Amino acid sequence: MKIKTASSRVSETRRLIVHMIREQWAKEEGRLPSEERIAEMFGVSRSTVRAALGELESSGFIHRKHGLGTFVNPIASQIHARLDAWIEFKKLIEQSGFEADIQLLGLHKGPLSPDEAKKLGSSPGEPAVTVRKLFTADGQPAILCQDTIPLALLPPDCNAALLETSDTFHFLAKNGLGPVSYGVAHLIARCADAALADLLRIPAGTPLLALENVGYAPSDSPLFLSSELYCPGLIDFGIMRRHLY
Amino acid sequence: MKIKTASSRVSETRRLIVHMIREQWAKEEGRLPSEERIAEMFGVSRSTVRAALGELESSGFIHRKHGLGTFVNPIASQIHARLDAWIEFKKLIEQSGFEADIQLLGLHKGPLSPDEAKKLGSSPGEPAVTVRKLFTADGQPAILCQDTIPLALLPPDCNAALLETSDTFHFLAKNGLGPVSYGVAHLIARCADAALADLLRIPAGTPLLALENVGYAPSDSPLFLSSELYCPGLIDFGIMRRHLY
DNA sequence: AAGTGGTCTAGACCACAAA
DNA sequence: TTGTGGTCTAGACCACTTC
Repeated sequence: MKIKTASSRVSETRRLIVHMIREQWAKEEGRLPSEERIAEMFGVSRSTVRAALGELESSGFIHRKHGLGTFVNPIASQIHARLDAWIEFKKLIEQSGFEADIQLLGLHKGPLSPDEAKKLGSSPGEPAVTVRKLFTADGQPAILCQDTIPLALLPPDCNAALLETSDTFHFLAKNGLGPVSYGVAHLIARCADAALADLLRIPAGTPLLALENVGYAPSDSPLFLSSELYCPGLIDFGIMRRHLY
Repeated sequence: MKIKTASSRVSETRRLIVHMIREQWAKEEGRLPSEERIAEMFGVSRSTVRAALGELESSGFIHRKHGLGTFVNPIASQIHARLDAWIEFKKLIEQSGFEADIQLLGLHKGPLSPDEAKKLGSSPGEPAVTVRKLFTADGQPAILCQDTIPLALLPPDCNAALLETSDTFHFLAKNGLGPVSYGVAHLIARCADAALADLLRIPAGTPLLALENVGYAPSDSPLFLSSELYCPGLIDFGIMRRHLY
């Protein structure tokens, strides 16, 4: 079976392997067919299969044992929320086993603070739009999010309604900012003050996990800021750690 | 110049490229030589160079632009402490710009709690050794760490002194547990209680970042537990996030 | 010996960007 | 047009594991 070169054979092969992992195999076997066999199945060369498997291995989804075979990593699949994965909050909440909902808290335009400008590689005072949203999990406040986007990056006819109802990723994609290539998050622990406690329906002083993100374009230029506050007990972030070079 | 196959040409090439990034090039250029050129320089094929570059790209150290070249990622180098990198605390503290020191708080043997046993895939009550250490940055308490290792995994003649003075990684490597392949951390925000505040010399109620780690062998079997508590303001964890498959 | 992943190569061709 | 990275292949050989 030849696969269509929708994007590239490697990524298509990777997609099919992911499918294979999720559907039939993994559940009982935990072991994938041999590289040669996969190559036959998809009509590509072994090198292509190895490239696809290599990507999956570096993300921790599988690991290969010399002389034995390729195995699904049972640990990775137990992480419901991967901190190194940047996904829409709705998906994140759903993956964690809850029903997700969005609540718009506010949207306003204003100048960038010096701190914000620094993170965005912009100048203080530059106009920007800031939107605050509350995401609920099974009706319970789960994630408080505040996104800030410099107006200079948005087209004049930008659709503000989208900002209110959809995820920031979608909004950016549909407003010419192109794809968000990656983000860098810094982690901080915070305690809920009175206002926050009220909003999130938790006791004042509750410790919260905060992520301060900067989103970057493929060119490494900063696109937007995103502050995320996570209520405890709902989203359990996990991350695989290894020795780097 | 042919390189020696110390481990593998790809990893040796990667090492040399990392060196290249750190030393000469990056600083002024930010751009690496072309793949063809690197291949010549190191006496390997372009495919080998691409494999090495691919690894560095997936870790975020470089990114490649079609038709333009390979560039050092300026963002990644600004992250002093990568959450996805598992390194010794001493290095972590030093990389963050401080002088590191270790202080042994206690070492005792006892049975595993049900929760610990579950994480380790072991049975409650199994004997284990637990060690508590405090790492200081410029003399100031920075990381409180508690490691738990099942006794069953350790050789009878295990060198307990090492546990006290060195990092857990070193201890494990030198006691037959082999290399720690990877770890999975879960993130939690905590508030310092009175005892903790006293120990860490911070106000009671200060929010702390906590990492609950499980270390795994290459075979995916759990090796040890590691609880880490980070005092605010010293170690600033960053993490690159992207869209996964 | 058979099957598996690990390593590496040489080379072809494509796609993008700049001059 | 030139130089760059992107994709893909076929095939050789090695190293580990099991039988």
